[in-house]
Amino acid sequence: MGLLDVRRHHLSLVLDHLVRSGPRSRAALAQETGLTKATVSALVADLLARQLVEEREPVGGRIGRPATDIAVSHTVVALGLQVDADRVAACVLDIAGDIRSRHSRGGDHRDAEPATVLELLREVTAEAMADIEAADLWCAGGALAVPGLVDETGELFVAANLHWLDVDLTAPQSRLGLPPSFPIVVDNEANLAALAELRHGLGRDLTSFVYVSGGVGVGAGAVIDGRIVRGANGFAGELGHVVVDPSGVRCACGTRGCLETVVGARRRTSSARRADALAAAFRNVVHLLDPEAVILGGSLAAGDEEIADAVAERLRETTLGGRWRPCPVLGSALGPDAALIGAATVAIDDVIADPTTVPVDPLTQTA
Amino acid sequence: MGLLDVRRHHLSLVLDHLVRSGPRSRAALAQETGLTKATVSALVADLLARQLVEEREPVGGRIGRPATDIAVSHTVVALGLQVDADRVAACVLDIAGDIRSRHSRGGDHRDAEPATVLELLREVTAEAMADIEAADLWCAGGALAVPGLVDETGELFVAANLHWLDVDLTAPQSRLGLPPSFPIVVDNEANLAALAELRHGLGRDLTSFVYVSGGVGVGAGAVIDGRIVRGANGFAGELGHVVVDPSGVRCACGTRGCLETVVGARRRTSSARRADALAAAFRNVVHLLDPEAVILGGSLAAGDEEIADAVAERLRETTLGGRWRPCPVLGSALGPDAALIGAATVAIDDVIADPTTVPVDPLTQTA
DNA sequence: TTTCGTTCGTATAGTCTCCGAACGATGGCG
DNA sequence: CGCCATCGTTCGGAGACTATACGAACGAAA
Repeated sequence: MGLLDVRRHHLSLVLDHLVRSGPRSRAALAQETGLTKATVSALVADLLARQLVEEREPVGGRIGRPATDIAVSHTVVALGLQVDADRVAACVLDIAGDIRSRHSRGGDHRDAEPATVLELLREVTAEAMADIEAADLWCAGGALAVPGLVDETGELFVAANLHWLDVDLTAPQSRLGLPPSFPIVVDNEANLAALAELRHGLGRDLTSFVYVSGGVGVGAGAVIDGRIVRGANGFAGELGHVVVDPSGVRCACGTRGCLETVVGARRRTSSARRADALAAAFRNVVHLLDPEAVILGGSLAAGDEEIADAVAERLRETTLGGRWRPCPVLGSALGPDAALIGAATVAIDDVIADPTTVPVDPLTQTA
Repeated sequence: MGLLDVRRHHLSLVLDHLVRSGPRSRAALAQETGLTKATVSALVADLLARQLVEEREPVGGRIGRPATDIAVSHTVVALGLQVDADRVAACVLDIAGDIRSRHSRGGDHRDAEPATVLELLREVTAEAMADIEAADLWCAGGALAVPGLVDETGELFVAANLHWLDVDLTAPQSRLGLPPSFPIVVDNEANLAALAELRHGLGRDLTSFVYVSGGVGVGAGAVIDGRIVRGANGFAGELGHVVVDPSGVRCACGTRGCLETVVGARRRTSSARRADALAAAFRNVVHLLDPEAVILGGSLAAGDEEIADAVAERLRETTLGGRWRPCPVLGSALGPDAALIGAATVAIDDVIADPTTVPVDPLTQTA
């Protein structure tokens, strides 16, 4: 076992390139990754054996021998789960980025017992897993998105809008009817939505941005150098509690004038005030991190285009570097399922980072 | 040439381990890096040939054959340069982290012509380079710390406390009397101070923290996963312009109530107000990034211990996660030369990241 | 003072993976 | 129908690491 497993790294490189750039011939992969055709052939053979990719029919048209494109297959999937104030949901996402199935239950979970909500989650999970079974897919694992502060073990400290405090979500497999070996992580929904934005949204072309999702609360996820910032305790991204007005109204968190008190979905505030508050909060973010862009998601994306433009203009005027390199403010194209998709993406990312975790199908394996 | 150069990576791994953990035998290195004794021997031989490390005398005492420790040598160095409102300075730092020489010129550079200040910098640079020559050291390159907004090419947009605007610092070699091939980068002084803190200060034990340096202005550098956050344009870390009091006094940057207007070194404010302002700013930082610690540097470190404690207490009370995982506030042990040391560290880091950039000494080279 | 046991560092053979070059495969084009 | 551009495979060789064995050096104990 090598300390630095070259093969593993190159398998990941090729698979990642296919996921990002679409179907490609071995020759094209060789040129684009810098590897040799011979090496790429060997790597592709390995990925084929694991059913991570599949061969397309050779397509001619150009001069020379027709190329046979290699495409990411749809047989390896991951499970995305979400608990929110008004619903629970589960989805099945494949490596290619397609949603294979989706189940949800609406409801008002504020003040509901965690056990009750988790029972609903168990139901949608079972439905999703049944779909996976029926279609004979291989599931790499999953993640659960929660609207609150969780550490990496799954200890949920507080979810203000669910009114939950100190809920133990560590090792949730049994309560979700999943096998104990099923890999599952728990993370903040804003972080996961940012991950979805990074892989499937506007973030595909960016290496550092801040995603801000509006809902009942306001959450954010920062992506720096293509990596989600989770923080020392997993608490990063609580942009909703950045103070924009020290003399403002009291927030559920205890202090006054949090961003969330102005732009939370249930607050009735004018478009102008929302833009002011967002600009004040982002001003701090831009000064601290200098991201390539700020991306508005959730209810903030659905709002008028004007808000994004107004915020961008304010940022250009009031940030130190805005005069030379203004920070663009973009609206996310991902819908309300961003966090759900992001949750599944966690496990998909694990597969792409180490394709050898997917077993080699004995039937497909070349002698 | 491999796409993934294993040898290069392992050379870096061993050298980095030696730099971080101090002198060690080959056997200890093997155990701690996970490599084999044989491999470590080969790697150490390579590092010896490049004069990056040196053998110590075998020391017994314990049972068994005495180990010969390998120590980072002092013959490979880098140049650190700094322009500030009240001085220019140059230092020579070796890989082991020792300052080999240091030269500076005091003065008041506000409103001084950039050319005049650069001439002073040329002088101290020449003195430092002469020291390198005299001691027969090998210099890997250098960096220049400036108190303002610069992009990665060296274009300085604004340095508020120098009253500089749009100064071209790209390719500064000729103006500093350095050979054109001498690798030199220009970066913000707070980012570089944070780098110094990461390598030589409290940050050695941390992977993510925010360093805040007080001076005439207030600058910050964020370290996430052991990497400095420079931002899309190199503008990250302008914590001095986070608003802590929307109705406060007007700042040099144009807006009101920036942190800098309260805690800048030339402002006369009470310890209590400073702590309040810092806590308000850090509150946003902690909510956004959830760092392992906040480190106070520059004039903020020299101030009373009380400030750090007061700020930490405020953060514990007013951050969402403070109740479960309070963010510590620490005082930096690095003195006013933090940015200068950080500048040299840039080039040192390059050497550690790829030790093959240092030529093999033909005399030392084993046949 | 001799012998044993322990630890350090080196030498050698084997394995993994990549690269380079040559070669067969395939199909457009004249 | 032959030419040729391009695709993908095969095969030998090189680089780097691992495992194992071995010599070197020294403390401890008889």
